[in-house]
Amino acid sequence: MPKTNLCRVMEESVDQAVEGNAQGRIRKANIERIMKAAEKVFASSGFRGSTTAAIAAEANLPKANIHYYFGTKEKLYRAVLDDIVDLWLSSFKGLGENDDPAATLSEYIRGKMELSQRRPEASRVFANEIIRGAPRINSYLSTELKDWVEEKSAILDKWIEQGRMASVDSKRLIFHIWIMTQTWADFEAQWSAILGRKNGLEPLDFDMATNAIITTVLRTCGLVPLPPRH
Amino acid sequence: MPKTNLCRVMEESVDQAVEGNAQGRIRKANIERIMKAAEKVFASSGFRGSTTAAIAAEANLPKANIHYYFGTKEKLYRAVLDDIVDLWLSSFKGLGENDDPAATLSEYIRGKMELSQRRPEASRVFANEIIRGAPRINSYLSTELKDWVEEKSAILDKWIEQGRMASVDSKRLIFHIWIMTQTWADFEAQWSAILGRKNGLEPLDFDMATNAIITTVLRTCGLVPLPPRH
DNA sequence: GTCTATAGACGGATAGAC
DNA sequence: GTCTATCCGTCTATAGAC
Repeated sequence: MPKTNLCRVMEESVDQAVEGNAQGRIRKANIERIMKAAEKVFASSGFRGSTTAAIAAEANLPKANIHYYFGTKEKLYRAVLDDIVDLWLSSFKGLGENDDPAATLSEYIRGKMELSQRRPEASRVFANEIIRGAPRINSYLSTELKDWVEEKSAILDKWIEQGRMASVDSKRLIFHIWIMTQTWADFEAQWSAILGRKNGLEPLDFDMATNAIITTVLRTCGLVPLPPRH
Repeated sequence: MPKTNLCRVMEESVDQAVEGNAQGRIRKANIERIMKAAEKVFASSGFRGSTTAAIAAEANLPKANIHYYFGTKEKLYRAVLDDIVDLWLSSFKGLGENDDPAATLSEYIRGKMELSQRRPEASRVFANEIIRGAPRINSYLSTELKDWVEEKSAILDKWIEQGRMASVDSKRLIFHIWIMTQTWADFEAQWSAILGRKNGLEPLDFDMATNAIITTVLRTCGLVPLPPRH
């Protein structure tokens, strides 16, 4: 299991929180509550627009506790970002060289869509950071994520060379899969307004989107027969 | 020509600024400078993260002038948003019923990509507003934009019915075109980090992206022959 | 119409009681 | 470990001189 940020925060104060202690349990529970609340508030207001008071209210804790556990708002934000990076990296398992292209791509898309549906706030915090120019996660983007893309696009290129799928721009294909899936979390407000959903997107919307994305990707890769015309 | 927001701001103070006057010209030039600066600052810092001082500095004007021309930061922000909405709507001309599907879709994609390349800040201001839940533009999304999508997806459906293109989920196809093109403005920081571009995306990156998007859309619509395998 | 100087509100952070 | 009260910097907005 990857070392999550929660673990890191816990470790920093290991002297105060021995596993199993009443204090340790309270500490852990409060840190989790604060980070969950912070993710929600940061997603809807951005870093600068979020106030520690709003996060405290969302977590049902007094404002001073935020500073007691995390020191500064900046440190809390970085803790939330780190957790999201861990979540992202854990979703990157798929795409092995010997897998079946169509099944692997479909499964990868399904996994990304489930993440958009289950953790939309995490996606929005991340998206916001990137729009701002990714000041705090640039090193992650240009190392781990860059390496992952190069590794996986090489696999796609190999599949193409072996005639197992049609010729495509493999990196751009990966980028397209990411944004088509993440947009259902990031831009939910836009899609639900256009689709006329008064109470946000429904599970059916995610199913239809998943199918549309899989269709687009498989047709792009020539992994399904040319669709019939009327 | 559509009534731009700049026009609206001008009209509000028509008593002070008769066309042709020295005052009128200064006023117009200053409003344009402020709005251009504001778009840049809002794009990189969000509404809350942007200060009127930063906008004034970017526009090379004293801070008080911002308030003199726009009253409040909120009003300036709405003026910038309105201008972007005008820009978006003007990019929505294409897609007529009697056009050629492949040519029309390609041209539409090219136009959207040019907009991403030419006005990335505008795109980012808009994206930021949507991530926040689109509080200020919800009415625009659920009326004009919704109507546009319904009109254009009906045309796509007609093309499908007439056997001029393969069966696709027409609304999702439009959404996919939007995000695949806009992401090159909104998430530029991510893509340039992954592609290893130290100084941001290059014109070639936009060309490659344009080609990849056109390929994806045309293959999805069955408008190009199934690509050859090795 | 322009700009300096400042009022006034807000929010991050902390001291210190419990 | 918890929470109230408060400090102090920052930012929006405006008054008033030019």
